Amino acid sequence: MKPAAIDAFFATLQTANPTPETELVFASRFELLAAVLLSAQATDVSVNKATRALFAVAPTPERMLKLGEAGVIEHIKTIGLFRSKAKHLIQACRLLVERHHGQVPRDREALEALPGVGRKTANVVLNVAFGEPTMAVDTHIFRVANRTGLAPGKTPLAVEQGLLRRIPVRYLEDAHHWLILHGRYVCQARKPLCHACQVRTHCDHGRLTAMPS
DNA sequence: ATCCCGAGGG
DNA sequence: CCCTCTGGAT
Repeated sequence: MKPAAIDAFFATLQTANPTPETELVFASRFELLAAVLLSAQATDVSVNKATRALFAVAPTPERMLKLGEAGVIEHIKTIGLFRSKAKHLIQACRLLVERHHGQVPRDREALEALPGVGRKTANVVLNVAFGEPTMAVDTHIFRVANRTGLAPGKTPLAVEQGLLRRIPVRYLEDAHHWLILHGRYVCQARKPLCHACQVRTHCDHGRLTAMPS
């Protein structure tokens, strides 16, 4: 896709995307980190439902440690993968307190050293909490980037680098949300709604499927 | 490559 | 019933 098409693509997504009533809810950098960690292979709606009560009790790593793994599990039982997530969250809090004075580090290596935090989660925290120019490639973005031809790649890292090369830094955070919303509501995994897609004309897959066969 | 693992949609 | 959801660790 050429730069002009990229601009048109995102300009259209910006005006087309539905009200993002479903975004992760957090009130601090720590809550952001915890919410993103818990959101792996889970919808943000289910994560918000759990973190609402969890963060009321444990809004800091210290309070999370006091709550303990069993206490965390009680709050996040409705989320998938809850046992490993509770263990990771508690151990991550331990490291935050021991190594980072209970603060979320502005450092990729330090973030990825936390249990349950990989490149995708670190990218979200670095971008949203600290304004660093990163692009977190989740399942939606990986699919949309490949299907549309926006930034094809065999691995999430390859797609990430392609998107960083093509998207103006100023748009990175918004583009991240637009791509996810587009992936969730229009460019769905199973059955992409190409007939209702507003960026179809900019999309490899959309142009093909729009043709009579 | 496989496991973790509940909720929601088709 | 099967697949998917803002992945990460082994």
